[in-house]
Amino acid sequence: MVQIPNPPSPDSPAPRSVPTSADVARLAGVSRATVSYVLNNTGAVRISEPTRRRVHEAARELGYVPHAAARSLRAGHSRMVLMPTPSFPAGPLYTRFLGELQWALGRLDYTVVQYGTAAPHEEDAARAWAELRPVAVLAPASDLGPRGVDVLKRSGARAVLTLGPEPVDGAHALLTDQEGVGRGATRHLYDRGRRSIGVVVPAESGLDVFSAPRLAGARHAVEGTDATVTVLPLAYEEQDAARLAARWGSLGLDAVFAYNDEYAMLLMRALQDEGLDIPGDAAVIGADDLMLGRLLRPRLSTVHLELPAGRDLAALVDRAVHDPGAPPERHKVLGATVVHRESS
Amino acid sequence: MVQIPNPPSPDSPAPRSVPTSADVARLAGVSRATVSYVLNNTGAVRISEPTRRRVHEAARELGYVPHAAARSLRAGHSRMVLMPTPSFPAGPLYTRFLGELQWALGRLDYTVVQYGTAAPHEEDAARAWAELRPVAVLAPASDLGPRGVDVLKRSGARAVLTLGPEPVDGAHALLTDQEGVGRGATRHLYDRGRRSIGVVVPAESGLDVFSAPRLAGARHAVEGTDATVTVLPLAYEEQDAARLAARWGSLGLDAVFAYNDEYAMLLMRALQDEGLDIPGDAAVIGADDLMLGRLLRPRLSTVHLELPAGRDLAALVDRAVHDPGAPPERHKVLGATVVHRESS
DNA sequence: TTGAAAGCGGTACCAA
DNA sequence: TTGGTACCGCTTTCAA
Repeated sequence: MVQIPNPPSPDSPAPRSVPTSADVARLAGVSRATVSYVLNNTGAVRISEPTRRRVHEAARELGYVPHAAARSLRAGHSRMVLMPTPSFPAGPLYTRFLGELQWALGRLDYTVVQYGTAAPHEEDAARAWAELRPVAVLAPASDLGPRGVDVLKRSGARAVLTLGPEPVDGAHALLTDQEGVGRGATRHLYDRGRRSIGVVVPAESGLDVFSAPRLAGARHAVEGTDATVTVLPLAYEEQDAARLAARWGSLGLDAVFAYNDEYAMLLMRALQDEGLDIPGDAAVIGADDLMLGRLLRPRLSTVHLELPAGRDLAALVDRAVHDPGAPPERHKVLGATVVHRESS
Repeated sequence: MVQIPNPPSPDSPAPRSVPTSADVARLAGVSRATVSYVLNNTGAVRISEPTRRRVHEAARELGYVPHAAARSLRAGHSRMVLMPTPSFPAGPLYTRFLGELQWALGRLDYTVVQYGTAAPHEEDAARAWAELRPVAVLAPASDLGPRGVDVLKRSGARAVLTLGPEPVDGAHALLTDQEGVGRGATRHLYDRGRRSIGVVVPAESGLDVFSAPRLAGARHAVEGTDATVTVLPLAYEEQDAARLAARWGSLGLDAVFAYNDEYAMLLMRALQDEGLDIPGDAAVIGADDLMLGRLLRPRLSTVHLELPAGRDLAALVDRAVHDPGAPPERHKVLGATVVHRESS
């Protein structure tokens, strides 16, 4: 069956069908094989210079672009690294990290794809990702159970890496020690003499992945001491912060770990508006070490987070891809350091 | 050539090759066609209940996941909407917008994919995207010239939408009126009696896409008046802000449009540290209407940006896909409103 | 140096 | 109700 080249439409700009390598071959007067050889610069086969030129010329003229799906179907594998689009509002920290990682993976000739449609159920998500047959998957541990890892591996993913506080069976783990953040912050407050410590837990959904372990770390830090930890739910709104500040006196707290710098700014402002002295009446510490903390007065104490360099992580992915049989590795990827400023 | 099913490795867990629909068919004792019918719930074909059960059972047992590339190769089209990963550090505004859009497109059964490897040259980028044969592409106008649009369309993209201040030939345009932001902010300062207006231009690369039109808008706002606009390059560092603040007196300015709220916070802090009164000595206005502006003292004036609802934009994409022949539409997608607070 | 042809994994037409 | 089969676009072996 011959494909109809151009539906006879005298006046409308003929909606050319997408050119294939066969079209290029036809126009150049060679076979499809030759086209493939030329365009992929196959080393093992020598093509004469005039032929090469003709093929390139034809490809350019037709605006030929190879079909990635067909290629990887034939090849039996792709170079796609899949990451789900984060479900939480990514801060500057994570954004920069992601950018670096993508760049580094690009250098290793991987194509990074962020898959952006959240599935309701965890295993469905894994199946949806698996349909794309990525060579590697890097996902939050919270989005991927052991079943999900299995689905991906059975569909040919040579490396599955999870990012989160706990490892997932069968996958390489990048352990983000969020507990350490809460522990460090709280221990710092304790060391500064505080004993009644509030811990902000954002009301916004999606953040519990971070806030839960941070809270757990805080609790852990005061275990066996005379200090107490009080949970302070807080929505990221001025009103809610004002409400919390208004009943501050009745809470009997002398310090607060405010989840991160942004929530810290919100709460600190509300406390100051209530006439409280920071750190006199209440010590405040945030986390993430954002610029804004340095700009506040008093300057905001915080927990600085050291994310792994994109290059290193890209190299890890590459190694994992090359050796799919290797036992899952575990890497700590969150260096947490308390930065003491003026607010605590 | 028969594929070797299981490399003889007596002790290691046999690395099964990826199951295909043929494997499912074999196990269920039916043909590949039947498998396809059952798993896709093809309406036109009735399959007996026992057979359906056997097929589903076999698929489950093998952990079968269909191969998206093979499917879309056969179908001749995909439901993939491709967006390049933004090259600038996406703020909370853009992040939320993106999330909404992805969700809305997901509801329309599109798969959103963020392509995350920047190509050096613009047309190369378009070609790289075109290899994936997305049904629609949504990209910053700065990443996509008319040639790029053409490449995409010739490779079967049914809709190409650009996001930026200027339309791109052949593509639907979502016009982000960044000029309007600068114009609004500057006109506001002018209306408040200011005549020597500084405009911050971030030193960080990648932001010029926004800063250039914002500056142009500022210039436009004072055209034909007795006011002047002075460009103030500023890196997002305390030091650089301090430097700028130190020579503030010599600049003879009485107001500044600080690019956005974050740069405004940085600069305002530096000016205050220099002992200047805001807005007495210098009026300050930011943009983006972030939470932090409301928390500053004095409260930061800003320009509120109204991004289009994800639902509406998703609907627009869907319409464009359904009618690829339609002439390019243009939509203004940035409602800019000055929010007057205390800093100006 | 070039061409013919098989086959990657699905889908859908046609026949049984 | 089910099976056989052609075909989507590309790569690669084998022959010429």
